[in-house]
This record gives sequence, C-alpha cells and structure tokens, in this order.
Amino acid sequence: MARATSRSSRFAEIWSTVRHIPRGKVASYGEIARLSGFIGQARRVGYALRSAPPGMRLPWHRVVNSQGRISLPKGDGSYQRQKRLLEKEGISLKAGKIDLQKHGWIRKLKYKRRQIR
DNA sequence: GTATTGACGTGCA
DNA sequence: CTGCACGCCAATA
Repeated sequence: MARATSRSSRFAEIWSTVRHIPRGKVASYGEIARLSGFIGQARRVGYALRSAPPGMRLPWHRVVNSQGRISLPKGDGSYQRQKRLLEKEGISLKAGKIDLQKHGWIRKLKYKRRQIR
C-alpha cells in the first residue's frame, strides 16, 4: 500500500475537511488546503471539489476564496447556484463578497480584539 | 516529453 | 479598488 496513488484517496482528505465546515460558516480554499495537510496548495482544493461527485452531500458551497468571493464563473450560472445555497444558510453576500469576519469559519484575529467574547 | 489551463494565494504597482 | 506576476500541484492537449 504504500502508494495509494488513487486520485480519490488523495482528494479524500480535502473532502473530509470540507465536510467539517459548520453550517452557516465558510472557509477559503487555502484554509481547507492547510487543514487537510496541503499547505500552500489551494489549487488542489479547487480541483478536488470539481472532481467531487454529487451524492456525497459535500458542502462545497461553503468554500470561497480568501477574499470572501465566489470563484465560480458567472457565465454558466455556477456563481448564482453557489450564492443561492449560501443565502439559504443565512450567509449573505455584500457587493458580491462574504463578510469573513462574521461567517468565516477560521477568521484571522485582528488587533482590535475588544468586544470579543 | 513540454506547454497550457484551472472552483487559488500573496505581493506589488 | 483593479490588474499583473509568480508560486503550487494535477489534469489535459
């Protein structure tokens, strides 16, 4: 076994991480990559999600880019599709962007930590 | 085998 | 704010 070069096995880590994203929260491709053990390989996450077959109920819509923006093209309606799924979970988009401070699963701590609690 | 593209990220002009 | 370059890895031509 050593090699487990199966593509599925390689993507399994990413799929598993994505599945751990709580409802109503979002994570970036880079964060998913890091949590899956693929630091700096955000691109692989996008590839894994694209290869993810439907039916496994993968919350792929909770994954956006670091800017809080949907990376899918608007041309074929993919953008709208994800946007709708997000709004359905209470995640609203502001000017095409998500407020990561509020909906980010792993938000970066800011220097202004007053009122945290 | 190389070249190009892609559901990305970060830095810089 | 936008656009461009480079890095990262895998799939595709």
